[in-house]
Amino acid sequence: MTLPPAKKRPTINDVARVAGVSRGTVSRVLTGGHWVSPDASAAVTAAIAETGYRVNPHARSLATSKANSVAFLLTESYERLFDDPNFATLLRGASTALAKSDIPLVLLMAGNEAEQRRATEFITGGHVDGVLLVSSHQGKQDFLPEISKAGVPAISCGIPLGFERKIGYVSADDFAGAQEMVRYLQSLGRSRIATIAGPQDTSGGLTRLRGYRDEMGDDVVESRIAYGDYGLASGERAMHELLERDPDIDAVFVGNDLMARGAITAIQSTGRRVPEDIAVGGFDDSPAALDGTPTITTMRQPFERISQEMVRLLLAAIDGEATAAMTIPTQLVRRESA
Amino acid sequence: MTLPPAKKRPTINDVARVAGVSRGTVSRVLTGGHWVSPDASAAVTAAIAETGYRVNPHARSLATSKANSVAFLLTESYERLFDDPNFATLLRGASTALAKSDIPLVLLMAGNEAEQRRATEFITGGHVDGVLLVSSHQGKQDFLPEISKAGVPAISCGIPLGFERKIGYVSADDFAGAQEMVRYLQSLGRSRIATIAGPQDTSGGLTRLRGYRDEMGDDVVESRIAYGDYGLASGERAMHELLERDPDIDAVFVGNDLMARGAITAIQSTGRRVPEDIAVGGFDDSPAALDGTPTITTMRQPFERISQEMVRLLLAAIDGEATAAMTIPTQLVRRESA
DNA sequence: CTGAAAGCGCTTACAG
DNA sequence: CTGAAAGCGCTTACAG
Repeated sequence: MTLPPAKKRPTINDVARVAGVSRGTVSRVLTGGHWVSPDASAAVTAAIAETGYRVNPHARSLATSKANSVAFLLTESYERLFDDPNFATLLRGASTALAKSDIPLVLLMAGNEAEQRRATEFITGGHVDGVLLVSSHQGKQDFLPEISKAGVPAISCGIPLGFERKIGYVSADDFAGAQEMVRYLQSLGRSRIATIAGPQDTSGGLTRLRGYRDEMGDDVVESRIAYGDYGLASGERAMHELLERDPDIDAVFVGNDLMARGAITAIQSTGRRVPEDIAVGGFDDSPAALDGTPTITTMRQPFERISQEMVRLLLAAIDGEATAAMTIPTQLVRRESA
Repeated sequence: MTLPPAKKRPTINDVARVAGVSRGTVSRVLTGGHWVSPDASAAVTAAIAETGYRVNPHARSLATSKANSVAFLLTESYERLFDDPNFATLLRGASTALAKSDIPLVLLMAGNEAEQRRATEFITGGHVDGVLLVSSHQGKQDFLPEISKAGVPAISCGIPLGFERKIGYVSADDFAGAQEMVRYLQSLGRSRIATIAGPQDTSGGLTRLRGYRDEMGDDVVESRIAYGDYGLASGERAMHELLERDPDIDAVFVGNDLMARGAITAIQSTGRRVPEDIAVGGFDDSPAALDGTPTITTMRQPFERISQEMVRLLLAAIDGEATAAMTIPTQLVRRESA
């Protein structure tokens, strides 16, 4: 009445028997083939093919105490994940880069506190060798101390505020990027340049605003600074605010493209033209910069590159190298809005 | 010169020693606490807290030959993943449902053939206990035979064409949904109802067209059937086609909301009004149905529910229950376009 | 270059 | 209810 006994998966013992060598030798060819004679190696290879042997990942992990996997920890709501194409680009880039080393990506979504606790448990529990940290809001990073304490290698996307020394990171050069955008707007002859800054608990939001202030120098007018949450609607709202406080604004540097798109809507709704009356510069070079009229002049964040470097640094950290930090330049992309 | 020896993680032996019991007893409380006296149980619990013990997942997996994780295999390009909010909803739903059982989701993206091979290796290699299959294009599912043969439990989102009997699935009722939409358009007094069907190598594309044909019965006019790829642009193109072939169309049932949005653009570009001149019915109830003017009347696919049921069925299959299939009704959502 | 052996940290019949 | 023991499938010094 029972099913025929499921044929057991072949183990390293079966391979050894078929190849006529010891288990140790099989293991050696499995783990790189060093210190194995060509003959033995060939016999083992043939035996593996013949038996259809596949290494048991759990046994290997137990013996080596390496998980051979890496987590992608996203501390954002799911809405944001799929709203913000930056996350998508990072996820793809990381997954692709990891695939080259044959390392699977375990996606951990931790939008709320319960999920974060679970994710921390998982990460510090030995399931993965390292973690790619992706989240903008630093306020949400209560788990950083634990991960850092547990000694699990981690690389953050963007500066992990408060943990710059303990956790490696890869960040776009927000400061220089913001400066460059302001200079560009100035080069267009604009002088009353406002800004819509992103959330001030994010390194990007903070640093881009700092870059703006730095470049504006004595021309900074506090009433020309407004804040948003990186969402479309917040950009629209902030722009209205700015225009009420100072109708003479002739340019605005917006902390990301999505808010810039919202800002353009607000500007146009007052009968002003972009870029003739008000030039708009964004940040990211996300699809939002292209979807709509006019297209948005922006500072491109090289997310493919960033994700690759994150993987490279993480793998290095897992191999025992000291954690490193890296800043990657942004690039001005001129389009219609400025 | 070397770091102080990293304190080794406590093992079950340490707990046993501290608790004054045997390893077996510790394991018993770890695995459910059956057949353990209250005293022993309390001692073990205390010892676990004292030592900070955490179970080693690899050792446990080796001993039980269960991975305690599940894969989410997405055979779509990354573009589609983040274009199509349905995937996002599924991913979130599955992740959340799985979290309740404390089972992590391993995200496997396999857009091209190389990635699919890698993913198949991974899945059949024993890394996961089961897999959630998400992809629309059945043409891309060359790995289905392998997974099925390897005996790894799998549940598909949508009918796995050609594997209906071997792989469980959860699907929205595309046939009845399409019928209902056609009936609804008819109830509006429309009689020259065209359709833009999705890809015919997807169960949704196929079945919704079948539902349309069935409900239209003798009123089917082949020139009123066009095809798209579920993308915005394809809907626009297909609608232009339809209008050229038959300018008198007074309604159109579109295979998904994204194409419906494109179709509306096409209709409006010819000077016709939606819904006055042509009523448009979509499918999915995705954000595309809301983003734009007019909002789209559509058949809602309950993706949260679908993902939950997928997880439930998969967990059951992992527990040895026979694979099951499940069809979930869609729901008409009336908005402005029809 | 190769084999024998110990060890990775757990679980699970088996006796008792 | 509990302990001793075998076993899960690999890797890795250690001798040779």
